[in-house]
Amino acid sequence: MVKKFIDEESGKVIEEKVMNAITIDCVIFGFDEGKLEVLLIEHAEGISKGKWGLPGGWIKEDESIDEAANRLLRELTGISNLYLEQLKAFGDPKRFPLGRVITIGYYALIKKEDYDVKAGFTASDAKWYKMDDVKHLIYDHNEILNYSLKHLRNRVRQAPIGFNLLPEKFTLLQLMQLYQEILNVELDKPNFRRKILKMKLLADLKEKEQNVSHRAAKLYKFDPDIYKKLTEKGFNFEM
Amino acid sequence: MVKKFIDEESGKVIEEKVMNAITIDCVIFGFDEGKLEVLLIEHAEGISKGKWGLPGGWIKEDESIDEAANRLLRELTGISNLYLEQLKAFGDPKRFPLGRVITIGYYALIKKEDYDVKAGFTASDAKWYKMDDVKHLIYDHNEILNYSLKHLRNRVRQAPIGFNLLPEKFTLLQLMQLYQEILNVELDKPNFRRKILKMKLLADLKEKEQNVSHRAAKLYKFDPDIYKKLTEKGFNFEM
DNA sequence: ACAAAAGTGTTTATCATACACCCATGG
DNA sequence: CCATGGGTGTATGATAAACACTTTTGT
Repeated sequence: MVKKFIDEESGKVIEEKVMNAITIDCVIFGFDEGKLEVLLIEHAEGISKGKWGLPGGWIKEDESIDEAANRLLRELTGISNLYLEQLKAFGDPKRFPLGRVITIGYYALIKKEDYDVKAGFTASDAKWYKMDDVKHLIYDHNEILNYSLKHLRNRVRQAPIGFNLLPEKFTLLQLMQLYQEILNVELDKPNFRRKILKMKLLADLKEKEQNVSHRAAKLYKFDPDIYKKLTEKGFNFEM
Repeated sequence: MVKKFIDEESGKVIEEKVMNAITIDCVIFGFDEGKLEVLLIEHAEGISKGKWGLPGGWIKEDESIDEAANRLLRELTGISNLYLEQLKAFGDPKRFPLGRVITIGYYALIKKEDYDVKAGFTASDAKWYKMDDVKHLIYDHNEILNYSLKHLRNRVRQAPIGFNLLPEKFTLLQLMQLYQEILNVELDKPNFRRKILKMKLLADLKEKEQNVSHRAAKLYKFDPDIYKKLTEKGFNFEM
């Protein structure tokens, strides 16, 4: 099978062979105003025209599936280096109505400040939805989304991946609200502070919030170097 | 693409359409004499004849990928209901030398007492290997195996899946040795006992070991009903 | 009696939890 | 001076870890 692509260097439309009967679908999470969000696409062509679903696409013959997922995300969001992980393959024989297609699910976490809307080939519209506002999606995309939320909840308790959803500089309260939203729990502020600070994962930026109508909070950043040094021992983000 | 299968009811050879360019590979773990083992297959035909690799096969056009994995395991081991979970898809474009094939990895845990050797279609020999004795495997099967071991180590710390590797009736020391082997740690016997018993996952069978040259240990079984009742709260098998 | 593993008891340090309280800033 | 969120202190109970000890069984 052959599909049209925009060459990333020349900008010209080129044709490339893609794999048959296998696609990639991406769940892209963002975090805004204390709420977890997901980026959805309104399909512009084919039988699902006008319906909303996860962004996805084909795998070129000569790229790995991870490369394909990164390329799709880059085409869609303009972001080259984002947190991206494979979920699993979804292979119900009836999941796609026009034939047998297995899809490989990926999920990504992005800082919304980095995001640059680029409506892709088959997307007439791309929009952030709060998780509660997501309604019926095409094919098995609700199942993929539910699975990825479940997966995110697990992952976030074992590794400090939540930081990928926050701006570069953040306060401890923002971080706590992120955990509260994802895990759907209430946390105790003093205890959360101590727990996080004891992990020594955060670099104190020696800066404070500006123009807030209360005592300004210290700003921190997540330091991946520190993380790498400590990562061997394993963390516990049970809250 | 069409492949030959043995019909599970009639026993006759039948031909069925299978998916192109997608396969399934299974990592089957067992536990024997305190050591973690994996079931490998010596390939009987094609370019990898005589070499060892993971058992795998094709996906029929009308079966889901989970069904395909269960069918393959049943053909190979004779076991219908075993612990089976998808790992992820492996999609390096060069992973298979004769063309682009993506494979979906699965891993299974079996009680070796249930296992009934059945050399399958493309297997001239099937053999249990201790993890330390596994050498070079075909294609990317070493990568799949390493990934599944890493995954097993994580899963076993969050859910009581280790029981699937033990006989129906087992002693606490056997269970402890299982954890020690999988996680590669030394555990304290009294503390392990208390920790496991406090979880209330085990049903006391009111039986004891027979013919052992030391004080006979109580036998327990893992009770999935108890597990279901308690599962909501979540467990912590960190050791 | 001894070896070997089953199984119990106890001490200690550490940690999670709960909650009272003080601090800084803008309106 | 009050509302808002930032940030600290402390008492309590639960738990993990270390290890000394007793029990049972076959040889």
